[in-house]
Amino acid sequence: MSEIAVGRGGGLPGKDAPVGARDRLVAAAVESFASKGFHGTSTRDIAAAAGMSPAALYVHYKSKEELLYLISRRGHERTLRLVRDCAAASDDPVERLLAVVRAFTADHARDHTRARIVNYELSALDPEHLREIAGIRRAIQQEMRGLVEVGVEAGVFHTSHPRMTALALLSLGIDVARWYRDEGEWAPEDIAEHYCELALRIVGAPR
Amino acid sequence: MSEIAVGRGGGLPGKDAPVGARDRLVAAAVESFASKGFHGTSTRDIAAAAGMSPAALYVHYKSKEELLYLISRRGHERTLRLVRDCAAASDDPVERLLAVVRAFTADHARDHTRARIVNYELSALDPEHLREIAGIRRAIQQEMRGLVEVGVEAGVFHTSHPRMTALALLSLGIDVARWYRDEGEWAPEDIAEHYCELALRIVGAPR
DNA sequence: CTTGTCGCTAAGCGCTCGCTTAGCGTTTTC
DNA sequence: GAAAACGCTAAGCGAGCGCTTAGCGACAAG
Repeated sequence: MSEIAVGRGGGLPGKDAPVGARDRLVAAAVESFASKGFHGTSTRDIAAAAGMSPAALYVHYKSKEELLYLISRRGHERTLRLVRDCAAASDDPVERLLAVVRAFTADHARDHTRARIVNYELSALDPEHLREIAGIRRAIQQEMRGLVEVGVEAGVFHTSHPRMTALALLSLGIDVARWYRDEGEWAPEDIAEHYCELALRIVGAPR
Repeated sequence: MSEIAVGRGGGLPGKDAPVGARDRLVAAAVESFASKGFHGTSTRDIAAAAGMSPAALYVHYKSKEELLYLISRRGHERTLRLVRDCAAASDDPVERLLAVVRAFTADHARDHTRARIVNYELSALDPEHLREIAGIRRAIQQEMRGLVEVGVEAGVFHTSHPRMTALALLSLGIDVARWYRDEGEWAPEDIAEHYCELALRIVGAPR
């Protein structure tokens, strides 16, 4: 009685505190996969955390792996969109790099739970699903590489190995999801700001 | 007949291509834990890869978790030793940083299999074992932090936030274990050399 | 030659896993 | 208002899990 229907995928009421059963299952899976890993999580764990019986999971999803795949795909698509939007927000190489690094870093801290699944549970995906996700990852890397290369060509960045430098920038942001703790002394925005400074140094932009 | 006894812990003949049963089990566990994760690996997987029956594992180790613990502890101790040795090799802050970053990075590429277990399977450890390992990790971080702080105090490094900068340096090296592929175009030494350049920029050392 | 130890295996125990089936009450459809 | 569809649960299936037990052959000590 207390929960009014919001539609099945229901994201209207804010996307936190999921109300529909489908969303509650995803939220429970995200939490569990992130802290115990895909193989360390049972379907009973997920169903219980969503307040349902073990069989309920299979009313909405066809397997545990499908849940992982959906979480992973949405997470990757979200990151690709974030990187592309930030890169498109300016014409100046420095401004673009800063926008991307700032958003990428803050996102990996704020959403470290989802980011851990995205980056560390790839091997648990079906081969076919992994191939699709690998494509999105390649696109993300390509965006970052383009960002660095354009800056180098414009004479604003200076690095002897643009591809590896771009990889290092992504790497730095991804690893935030591994070490970030909510109880830590740094807010996601603090880390993002410091990482902007590091990014400028890494690409060899004049101060 | 072809295998002569080498002693139980046997490391004399080169430490690659383990000959004793104990070592073969560890080698098989390392390979499997790294590619499928601790929970994705069964004791039967490990025993089969070591060419033995499932029960043989328990002749030498008391549980699957003990294997993980031994691998993780040795890996962490090895890294701490590596960092300390490199840091002690010189008095000049720049030289010390370069030695540590070079060795740390190359090691995480060359030994990415073990490094993946060390950095990504912590949550599968028993709480007591995890506490012990967390202590070693803290010591490693402290070494890196000291390295940066000494450089800043000497006026050779320039960074607004030494602690986060030290964390970023470690982070960069650790994440190499995630993305490094043996088939890739860069050798561990190439990556290490480029990361030395990045490290100097990150700490704000004059070129 | 006997006895004890060591490294190992065949068999299997109890349990949990991912997932299925049968069925129930509520809501929607015509 | 009957029938179909929906969201969910209780029960359970077959398989694989971590780990144990009983015992075997090779070798060493006395």
